Amino acid sequence: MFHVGGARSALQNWIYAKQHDGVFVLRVEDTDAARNRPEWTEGILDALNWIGIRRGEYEGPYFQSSYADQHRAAAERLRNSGRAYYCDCTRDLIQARTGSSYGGYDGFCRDRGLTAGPGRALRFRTPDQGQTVVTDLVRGTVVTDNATIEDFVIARADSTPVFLLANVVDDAAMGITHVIRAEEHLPNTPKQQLLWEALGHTPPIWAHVPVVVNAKRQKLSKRRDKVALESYRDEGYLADAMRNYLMLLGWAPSGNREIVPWSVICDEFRLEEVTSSSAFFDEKKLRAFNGEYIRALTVDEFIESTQPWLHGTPVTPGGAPVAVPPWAPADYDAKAYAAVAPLAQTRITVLSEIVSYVDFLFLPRPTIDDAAWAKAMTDGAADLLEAVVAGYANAPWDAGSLKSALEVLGAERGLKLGRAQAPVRVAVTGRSVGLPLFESLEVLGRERTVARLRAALTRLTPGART
RNA sequence: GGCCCCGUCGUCUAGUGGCCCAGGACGCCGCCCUCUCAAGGCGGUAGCACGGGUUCGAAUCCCGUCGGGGCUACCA
Repeated sequence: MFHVGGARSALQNWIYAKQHDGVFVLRVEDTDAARNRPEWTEGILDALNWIGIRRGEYEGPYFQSSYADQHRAAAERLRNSGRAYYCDCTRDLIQARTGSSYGGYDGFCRDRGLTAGPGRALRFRTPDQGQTVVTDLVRGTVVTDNATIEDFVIARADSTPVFLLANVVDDAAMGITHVIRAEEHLPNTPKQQLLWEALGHTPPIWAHVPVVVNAKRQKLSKRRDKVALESYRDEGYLADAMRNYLMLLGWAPSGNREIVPWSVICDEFRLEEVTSSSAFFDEKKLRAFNGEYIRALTVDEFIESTQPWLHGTPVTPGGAPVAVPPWAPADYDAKAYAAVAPLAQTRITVLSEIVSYVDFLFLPRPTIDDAAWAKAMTDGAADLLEAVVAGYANAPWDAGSLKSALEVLGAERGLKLGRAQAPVRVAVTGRSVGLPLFESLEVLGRERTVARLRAALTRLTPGART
């Protein structure tokens, strides 16, 4: 069983279910949000689909609300058997009785024999003595003294069931055998187990995996932290890199390996081996993984994978489009891109970065970065650029020749190639860093290269000034 | 406040009493390569939270302390 929201636990659940020939049940527990915003659920399913949890390969999404009748019936049964009782205490009344700090319900209505009525909630009568032992696949044995478990509410005054009860009834009704979820639910587990038993069912096998935390070691929060898988997908993370990284949070394959094929993970993953301490989601390491995965692509695959960012189309069919590139669609040149793609492949770590590496090819004129310009266009720049314009006007147009030509021109002025290439690079691409220069020029072509060089010269030596 | 979980380099982890004066990866630093930036190669930095036990021997077992997180709703 999986609670929608955590991609990592979804993956773990899914693999575990596969390994044990079980059915992976996708549960949406956030009933109100799910009911009111179906697109929210859709978005999550899309994201899961992206990382390999295919629609159709699991049961669900399953909503809690679909078993409402059984929730009521279960509450009624508990009440009839004396395992639950009505209570009309308000929070303030309990507080007043128990003292300044709230320490749980005090059992005031336990034996008052109240019947159902307005303002009366149904509470579960927890055992006074003994212990509840939760056996957990990742945590071992967790023992709780029953005396510390308060008589908790299972149905509100309006008779609607509370999450805890609904959850248990649903799981029992669906024949759930394994509950694999995040650690935050661990404190509720003894209560749920008590409910399973009181309802006459055998409790499931529990597994509470650690939460993923932010840099401050707090549980990742939807509104505070970046948790949406879709945003990573749209930035250009590869699904394979993402799922590989996600699986390494709390677990590792054998033998000092980290980047491994998905099949290895599916074979080797053991839920029982998952760490019990929480893990920080390290985007830097994710990026490193992504870079490795990008470099492992064939050039054709790389070209294919970058298309959405080159055209502003969705990464997955039917999804939302990614950011639109700055050039006019008609100016995109597939042949030029193909020529330069292998050079870009080792340089980007998320796919979206491709745009800033190749935009100079498709833009009518480069977007000049002011800082780069200031740094490159030093005193001798104009002189050099003039010589380059002259030299490139009729040099053979291939990277090798262009390089040696600039080498000579630079040497005549006491400049090493490293220095001489800077003004040319900025004039042509607008930036101080980028793809190898001469290959870029070769692809750009003589005409555009010389025109950009001239434009730079004009900007460098404004005619009006003396 | 009460209850529960957790604690190995900055981060993710390997480690289940001797193979560990702790291994790998990311990060960071340096060098090499080099037309910029990357990639690649080589090297380096850095950790068993603390204190007591148990044991011939402890990162590994026990107790305590401290630290972090979670839960504690007639929310889900």
